[in-house]
Amino acid sequence: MRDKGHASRGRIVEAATDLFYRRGYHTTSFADVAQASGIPKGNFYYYFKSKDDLLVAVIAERLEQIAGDLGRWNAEIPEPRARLVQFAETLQRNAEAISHWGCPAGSLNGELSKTQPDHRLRARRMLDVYREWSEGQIRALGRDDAHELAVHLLCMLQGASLLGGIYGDFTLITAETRQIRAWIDRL
Amino acid sequence: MRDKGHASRGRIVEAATDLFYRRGYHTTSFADVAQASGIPKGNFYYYFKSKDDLLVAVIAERLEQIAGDLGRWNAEIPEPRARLVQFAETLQRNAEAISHWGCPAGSLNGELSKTQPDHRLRARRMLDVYREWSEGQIRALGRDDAHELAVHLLCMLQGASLLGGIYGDFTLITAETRQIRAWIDRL
DNA sequence: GTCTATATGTAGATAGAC
DNA sequence: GTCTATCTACATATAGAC
Repeated sequence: MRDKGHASRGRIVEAATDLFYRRGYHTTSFADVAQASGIPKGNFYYYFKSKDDLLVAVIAERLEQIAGDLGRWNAEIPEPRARLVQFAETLQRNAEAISHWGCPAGSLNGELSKTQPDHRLRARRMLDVYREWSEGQIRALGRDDAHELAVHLLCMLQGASLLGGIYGDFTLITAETRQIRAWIDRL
Repeated sequence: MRDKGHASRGRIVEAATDLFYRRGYHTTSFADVAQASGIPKGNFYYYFKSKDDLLVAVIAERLEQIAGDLGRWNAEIPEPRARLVQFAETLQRNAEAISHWGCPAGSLNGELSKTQPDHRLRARRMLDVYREWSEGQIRALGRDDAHELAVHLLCMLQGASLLGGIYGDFTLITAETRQIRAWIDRL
């Protein structure tokens, strides 16, 4: 049923995903999304009953992308430690974007947690998925404090993404990736 | 000259500082600040020529508070490592607020970096001050990679504050404080 | 399904009485 | 210095032609 027709809907979600990331949710207007997608804003309400509803679609799209990444890593990387390294190096692989706009999941959560309590749980799911997966890998290394360590890993990655975006600093991302990699090696 | 008269100005800045922290800059309106401070919004333009101008005053107030903290720690704590612990435990001391709204400096920077390029430098100063001070303490411990380590410390603290706020989780703050304290002990 | 025109609310900002 | 009334712009959202 999904992806049946509705090409316009897909283009709206794609443009909104990009703009909510680069400019933030509150500061992105339907007019902005309309211009970026080439679809008049009046049309939006045929696909989404509100801006909140568009946000739900954007988060759903991000969640699918995250699940796809994790599934691929599970399939292609046998060792738990190597999987964690792959996760941590997402920072380096996406350094260009992160050094401009931070982490898509982290920055959106930060924004929504202050103002959209009704979306907190939904947005948080993006971080939960990463945390649960990391916790599984760390537990496979024989650590019984896997939960606390997984949270710490996520904190380090989110902190690096936040400061990388704030400072617009590529080298900060590289240095942090090294620090976090060393932490994983010590696990 | 400062604090001469202008009691209203001080109340506006105080209310705005609080609201920009708890609700964010963009989602706080002058009407909100007016209600919180008890001063009609029309009056705001006698003291501030724009909302941006009010933001400048809020950041200046926060900077003074940060400088005051660091000065007090310098005066009261002789050992560099103990100073760093004092800094890290700010997380725990402010856990109640942080578990609701994150770090005042970090969340404001995260918000402004996406949308207010003209304020990036000014807001960043709050983080720079912490980083420079940390770097000095770490260098005093004999580490010549003090810059990179200070940035890493800031990343961990910011990541913990961000996730603490997102999850509204007091125990996360406590666990992260422990992790970061252990990191300082290993320096 | 797609688009234009428009309604409605609220934001930041101003004018001017007191 | 303080406050009320108001302007203007733009946000989300709707109505309805095609």
